[in-house]
This record gives sequence, structure tokens and C-alpha cells, in this order.
Amino acid sequence: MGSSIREVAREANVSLSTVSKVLNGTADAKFAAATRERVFAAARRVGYHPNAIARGLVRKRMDTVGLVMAYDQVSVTSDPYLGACLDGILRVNKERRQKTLIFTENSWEDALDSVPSYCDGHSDGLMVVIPRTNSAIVGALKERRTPFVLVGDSREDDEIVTVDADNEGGARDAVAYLVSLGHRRIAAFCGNADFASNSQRLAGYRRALREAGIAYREDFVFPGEYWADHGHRNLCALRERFSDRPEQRPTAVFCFNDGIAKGALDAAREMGLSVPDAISVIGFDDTPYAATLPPPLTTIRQDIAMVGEAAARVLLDRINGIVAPGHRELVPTSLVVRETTSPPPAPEAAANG
Amino acid sequence: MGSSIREVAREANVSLSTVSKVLNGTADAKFAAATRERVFAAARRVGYHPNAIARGLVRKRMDTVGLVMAYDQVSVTSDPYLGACLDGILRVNKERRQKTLIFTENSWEDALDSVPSYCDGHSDGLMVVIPRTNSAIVGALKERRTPFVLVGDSREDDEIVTVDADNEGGARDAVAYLVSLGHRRIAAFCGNADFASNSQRLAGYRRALREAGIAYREDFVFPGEYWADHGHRNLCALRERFSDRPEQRPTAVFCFNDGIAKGALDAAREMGLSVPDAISVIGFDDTPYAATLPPPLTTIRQDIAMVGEAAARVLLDRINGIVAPGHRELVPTSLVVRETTSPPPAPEAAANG
DNA sequence: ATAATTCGTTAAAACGTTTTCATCAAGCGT
DNA sequence: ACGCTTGATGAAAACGTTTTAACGAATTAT
Repeated sequence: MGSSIREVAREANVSLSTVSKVLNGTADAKFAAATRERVFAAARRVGYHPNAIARGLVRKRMDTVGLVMAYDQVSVTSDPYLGACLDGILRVNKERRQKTLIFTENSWEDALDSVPSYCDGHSDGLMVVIPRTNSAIVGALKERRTPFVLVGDSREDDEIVTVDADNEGGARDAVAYLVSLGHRRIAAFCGNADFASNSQRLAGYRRALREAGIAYREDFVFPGEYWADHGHRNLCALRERFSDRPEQRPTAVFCFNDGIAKGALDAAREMGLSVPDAISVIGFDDTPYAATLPPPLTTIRQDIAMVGEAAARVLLDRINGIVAPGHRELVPTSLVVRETTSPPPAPEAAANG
Repeated sequence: MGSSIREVAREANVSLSTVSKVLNGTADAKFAAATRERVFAAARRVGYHPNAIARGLVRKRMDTVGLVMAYDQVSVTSDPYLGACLDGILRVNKERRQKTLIFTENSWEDALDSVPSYCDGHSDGLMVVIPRTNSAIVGALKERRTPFVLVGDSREDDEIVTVDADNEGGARDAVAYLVSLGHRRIAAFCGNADFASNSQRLAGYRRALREAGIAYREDFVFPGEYWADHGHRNLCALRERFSDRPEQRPTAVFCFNDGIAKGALDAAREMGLSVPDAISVIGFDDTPYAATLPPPLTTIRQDIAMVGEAAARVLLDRINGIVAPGHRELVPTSLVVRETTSPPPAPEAAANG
């Protein structure tokens, strides 16, 4: 807008290329101090600032990265994951002088249709926040040249780069902590099967058991969704399932998120089951309300803003060729011990001791 | 990226311009059905999608609008205003097929330096979320050609367009409601003087008094900031100021936001002053916690997501020349009556009746 | 004194589109 | 038959930069 490089050139009595090179500090060409001064002065005089589009066209760089989010109803206020992620992304993009372009869709089908538009050269790369296992969109993205990273997914694929919280590691830590307290029979209350996080948390659960030399039991694993009522329902189901053989009953349950844990806590209270004395409960996410539950929830904290930061950083490195395809970045989680976990009840402790 | 219009032209055996016109459905030129079919087929075959940058360069339109936010610490998660606003903006931009470009800054000084970059042609227009009265940035924006709207400001200026909640109207409604309950002596607990909302809420306060034929009294207006402790402090100051003439004491207080109201409520409780029996309190914003305060707060609701929607809509209309400079859009507020307001205590009622 | 190098600068191509204007053939009215 | 419109297409300019390759002049080396 405003004034073009032409006016600067005319004003400074030099050629277009001279203006461009002086202003960009191009290394290969050295100009006389007088010339440079003249160019600078002219540029200032006419209020020149380069047009990003023209520059982008030739440079094939817009210093802009795209953020693709597709939820049923995208809302950064109502979805704490998106909000935190966005915060992290904005933070590093600002620091690295990148503009952030936002694409929101109501569904992944919509997103699939929009892939060509994401890859139209406007963004130098894409961050795709995609908590569900969704192959169609990934396939479509692979076919285009625009580099991208998957956020909230950590599938193993030599061609793509992913950034995610270390769901498997976190789950492993959760279960290992229960084991360290003396628990041997640990149930798992799963989330939605089509969420990438779900399979990873399940993998972490199995790994912890394996590391502890505890056999994996199908009947300790309860499918569900990432909602409180599934936690409630599954604790009931668990009590029901082992009603005839209480000595077989799990003494602890690893809930795949804090919502499920909350539901389980509610159910326990209703059944008169004391937590953690009768049964230990551990969650995942460390959502804000985890600390305020009765009792305050032991859980695994994942810092989503940090995931956002990592995503932005990795994408930029990918664009610049520093990170190669196949890179998987995991943001560490941490165990937050509160009041829903304790050693298993006495009979169990005796059996173990 | 991918394939350019050239390949399509070659593939379809037509000229560049033919491809462009057929694909864009340019009205002025009519092509033979066979030709069009050939072009479409070729485009599909080579997976052609136009390069947004090249197109933008000639069209001078990127179908992209910029969002400028500068807070001490920009965070859409921690600042409910930004988050809600962003939600609204994203909603209408998606609907209107606009990309949203986000610029965050740590301060308005930084933003001032970045104005040229905001106006580099990358965005067709800007939404500037600027709650404080800040003339420097507005002046800088005015000097450039990029159209912009101010969000969270409603200054009167023939050259600029603004979008904001109707702070003045809401404040007027708040005070008018107190008047309708029978109050005649109504105090005002103000927010930060440099916030645009503050002067408008003050104006609304004065207008309501004027409309009710009540004289404006300097000693009823308490300066402060948009924080709870200022509400606390000011209620104490109010009691102190009128300790020697209780019959002159305000019977109600209009707090310029819910935080201030919360502080006032706390102070009243500490002083053993019953709300609303001894004194009525009304807030502004209807923040989520307003309904959970003891007692639940009567307040003015402002729907910030709607402000965001209006901002996006108005900016687009401005870009398209539908809205002219000088336009001021006010998003209506609404009174939410809860339990902190009632008619003034008996002596006052007797004096009035 | 001539060739080779360096220095400071510029002309022109390129980036991938859209758009303006020109072209050519065919149909049409007179 | 002749100019005039209409219909279908293409050539070339434009958008505002960056970049490549080249230029002439001045300096240095031979």
C-alpha cells in the first residue's frame, strides 16, 4: 500500500534493485555509504514499507503459519485445550516474528475440502490440531507441498512430524505410581476409542504393568468416553463385575482423564466407597477443577500451552529444514499427587507384604 | 505450489487467460461448453489450485482480516474478553470465508512499531481490540490505507469506525433500574480512568440521573480501578465520607464492573451491612462468577462474543464499502436482576413517598 | 600499457495470477 | 457485398517485489 519501491527509487535517484538491496541489507552487494543514506532517507520520506504479498510471491515465504482446528463447535473459550494451545502458539510465533493464520472448521469433512485452500501458499506451514485419529485429512495434506505438523497426535509415520503431550509416558507414570503404592490390581477407565490420546494412554497403562511384571487383564479395562458419566457408569460396572469375588476387585483405577475421574469419584461417594481408603483414583490432564474436587484429585498434568509452543517451534524448524519428516516431539507430563491415592486397603497390603 | 495455471493451460490446450476466466467464472467472457469442460478436466487432472499470493497481488484482496491485540500479557485463555471476542470473530469470518490473521503484542508501544507490518497488504483490514483510550496507535493507523475498526472503544470520530458493547446504555439502564426501585442517592464506583469503557459508563450514569431529574454530585463518584479491592476500598471510603450525615448517604452503588461489585459486597459483609436491605449494589459485565457471589449479583450483561461477531461483520462491510467511516456500532447490553438490589431502606422510602 | 580484479550499480527476468485489450471468425442487417 | 455486431479466444500488461546476470569505471596486478 501507500508508496511503492518505485517512488523510493525515483526519490533517491537509484534503481529499483538498489533500493531493494540496500533496504534488505543484501549481503552480496556493497553500496557506497552515500547511496545507502540516500535510500534510507528517501524510504523514510515517502513512508515506504514493502508489500508483503509482492515480496511473498517471489520469495515463496510469507512468514506466516496456519493453524487448523476442526471441532464440532470450535470455540477457544469453551475448549480449554484449544485456548491453551493457541496461547502457546501465539507466544512463540510472536517471538519468532511469524504471523498466525487461523482456520476453523466445524468438522473434519469441511477441513478435508479446505485442504487446497490451506496449501495455497498463504501459509508457509500448518499446525493441525487433531485429537482424533483421522487419516483422510493427513492423507490429503501429505499430497501437497506445504509442510505441516500434527498436534495432539503422535502416530508413527516416517513422512510426518507430530507434537503431543507424552500421553504414553504420563499414563505409565500414573500406573507406576499406583504400583509403587502397593497396588497390583489396577483398572483402566478409557476415553473415546477414536482419540489418539486414548490409545497412547492405554499403551502407557500396559507398559507400566509390563514393567511391574503384572499381567494385563482384559476384564480390568473399561471402554468409555472422555466424560464424567462414563467414569460414574464404569465404577458401577466394575463393582458389579467383581461382586461375587471381591478379593479379585481392583484396588485402584486409572482414569484416562479428569472428567472420568470426577465421575468415578461421584459414584464412589454414592456407593459409600471411601477414596482413597477403599479405592485409589488417579486422573489425567490436571484440569483446573482437579484440585477442587472432593477429594482433590491425584492426576497427571499435561501443559497444553507448552504443547502449543513446541508445535510452533517444531513447525518453524520443519519449514527451515532443521527438523526432518518423521520427527515426533513429546512434551513431558508430570505426576501431581493429591488426595485420591494411597496404598491399597489392609487385606491387600497384607497379601502383598 | 503444486501445479500452476500454466500446466492447466498446456494440458487443456488453451491460453492462460482462458483457464483463469473459466475457473473464475468471469462474467464478461463466454466460452464454449467444450472448452470449459476441457479446462475443468485439466485442472482436476493436475490438481490445480490457484496460488493465493499471486492472486492477491493483482486483485489487491487476500480475503484475510487481521486481529490486533495488545495486552500486558496476551492470553486468550486467561483473558475472557479476548477469548470471547475471538470466538465471535472466528465464527463470522468462517461463515464469510475470510481468513483470520492474528497479531499479538505485549504493549501498545510494540503495536505502534508494528503498524506498517499490519498494513503491508497481507490483511484487507484490521480489527484492533483496544480497551484503553490510546490515540497514538489510532493516529498511526489513520495514516495508512488499510481499513480498520476499533473494538472495545466507541470514540466519536468521523474518520474511524468502532464496535463496542453499549457501555453507556448499559450503565444508564443500571442506574435507571435503581431509580425505578426508588433510589435517589446513587454512588458510582469507577474503573480505570484510561479505559474507554470507564468514561462511557460514567456518561451513562450521568444520563440516567439527568433523565430522572436527579442532580449529579461529585461526592457520590469514587474513582478507582477495575479490581475487587477498589470496590472494597471505595465502600469503606463512602461510609467514612458520610459518617457524620447518614441521611445523606447513598442507598445504592453502581459498580463499573463485577469485580468492583464483588469487592463492595465483601466490604459490606465485613461491616455487617446487609445487601440489598441496607444498600443496593449493581455490577457490570455479568462475568461467570456474578451469579455465584453471595448474594448473586444484579448486573448488566454484555455479550462479548457478539461484539466480536459485530466487529468482524462491520470490518468486512467497511472493506467492501458498505459501511462508511464514522460508523459506530453498539452491541446492546441487558439487565440481569439477581439479589443485590431492592428498594432503599425504610427511612428513605418514607422520605420519597 | 594491458589484463584482471574489484566496486558500485542497474537492467531485466521472474514469481503466478488477473485483467485489459486485441484478434479473428462467423452471423446479420442492409 | 459491405460494414457491424456478436462470440470465442488469446497476447500481453500489470501487480510490487527479489534476484540474477551483467555492466562500466576504477583499481590493482602483470
